[in-house]
Amino acid sequence: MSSRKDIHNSDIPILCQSCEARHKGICGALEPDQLVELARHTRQVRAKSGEELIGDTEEVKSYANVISGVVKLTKMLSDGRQQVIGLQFAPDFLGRPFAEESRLSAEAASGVNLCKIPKSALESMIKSSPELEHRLLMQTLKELDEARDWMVTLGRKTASEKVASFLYLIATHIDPTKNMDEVDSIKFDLPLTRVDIADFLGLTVETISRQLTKLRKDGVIEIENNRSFFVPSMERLEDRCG
Amino acid sequence: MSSRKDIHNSDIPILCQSCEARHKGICGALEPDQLVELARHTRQVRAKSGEELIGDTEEVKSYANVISGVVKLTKMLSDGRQQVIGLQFAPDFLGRPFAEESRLSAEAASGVNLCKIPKSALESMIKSSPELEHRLLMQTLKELDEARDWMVTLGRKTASEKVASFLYLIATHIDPTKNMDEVDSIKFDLPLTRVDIADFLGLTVETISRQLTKLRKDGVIEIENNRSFFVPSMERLEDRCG
DNA sequence: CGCGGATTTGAATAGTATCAATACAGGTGG
DNA sequence: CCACCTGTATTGATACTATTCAAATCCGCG
Repeated sequence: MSSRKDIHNSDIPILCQSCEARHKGICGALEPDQLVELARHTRQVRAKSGEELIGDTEEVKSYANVISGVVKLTKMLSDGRQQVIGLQFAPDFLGRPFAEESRLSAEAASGVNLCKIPKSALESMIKSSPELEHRLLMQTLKELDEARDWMVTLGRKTASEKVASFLYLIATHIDPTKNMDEVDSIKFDLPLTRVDIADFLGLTVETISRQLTKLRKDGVIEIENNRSFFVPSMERLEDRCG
Repeated sequence: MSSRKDIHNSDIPILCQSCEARHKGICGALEPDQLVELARHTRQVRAKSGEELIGDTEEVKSYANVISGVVKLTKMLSDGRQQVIGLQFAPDFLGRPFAEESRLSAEAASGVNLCKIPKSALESMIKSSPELEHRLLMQTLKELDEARDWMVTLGRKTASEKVASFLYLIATHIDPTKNMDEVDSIKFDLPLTRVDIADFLGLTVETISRQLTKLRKDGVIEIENNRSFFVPSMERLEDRCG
């Protein structure tokens, strides 16, 4: 719709011109002039793997768009048990709109590029652009769907099915440019350590390891260097997901 | 804000006048004249316990507000394993906005009163009322927060902590009129069978039963007639939630 | 090459599930 | 009003899955 206007690239901010998320996520809602307005407040930020992006019970001062990489969302029980409650890939929106403080932690799982925007700037733009709020609603609904799908995995799948489901999730999300309908075999690097995977699946590291070797011995996956995986047949992997 | 206008009750529809959800949930966003417009399409419906409200992969033709009672949301794996992914209490909104078909099942867990509105009617009202979409966003964010909290329960808590967490959830939500900050002991009827509880917690019926007797023997709860529970100290129950 | 963190493997244990039997509650009809 | 009947819940015995604790191996990197 608005892509025609973008032919005059001089109208839109330089940073946005080369941004993969330009037409997706939140930004897709914006006309060039709104984008200019937004870009006056945004700032591209790089974060190294392991860097904390948002702390639990921390006051939220800004939101962000994930431009590249993977962000890990976690919650902790008082005694230290941890649960990964979601992963965010480009071009997902990062942050809990309209909350005073965060009720979860966000950490860069891999190297990450973010486009940050101050809370106040975004919230005032929302007031003038219903379409922006609509995008936010769509993103939140998507995350809710994903959370509910994962609840089934956590509550009702076996360890082996859980690990297969995790690999399936990563394989289908790690490369936002790829159309998964056309792909049957795929190679990718895991953005998470075994500990993180365990915390995502509600299991222990040892169980993750054992199930991975089992999947490898069954020929469902090939493991090259601990982190780099190859799935010869996505169909066969899907069969293992329960 | 708009409550002053409601003094002239004749302005708002009779059904809405006595509706507990009038100032909450979605309806709270509406001015009297919008409420009149909305009420032209709504229809109050009663559903008996166990009645299916929305089927999986069913085309969604209407949304609803929960006026009273509890609605159970579930998903199933292909082999029949079931997971309850959420409970909805008054005045929650029921239905997945902007989806062609439902990806989950909804069932009346207790006797339920709903205020139904056709999909098309709500969606056209959204277009003219950004405040309505804002309410929808807030509701969705609330559900996302709840889903993520529950993921921690499913992934990282023991059977005993899960059951305590479930009882805590019910005790704090079953009566929308009660302010839980002021309450330390409470009596309530469970809206779910043991099977449903098991499906909510990712456990078996037998485990639920055993953990309930354990909580009873430890004096954390008193069970009267299978379904009717008494919690002498919410604080002590909370301590069991992990 | 050697160090430190991450991962894998092994053996023993604990926590839930499973299978089977019994008890209970609520509703029905004699 | 009671005896029965059915679905729901509890209890018991056993099996199995995943955890725990311990040790060995692998990997990236200075």
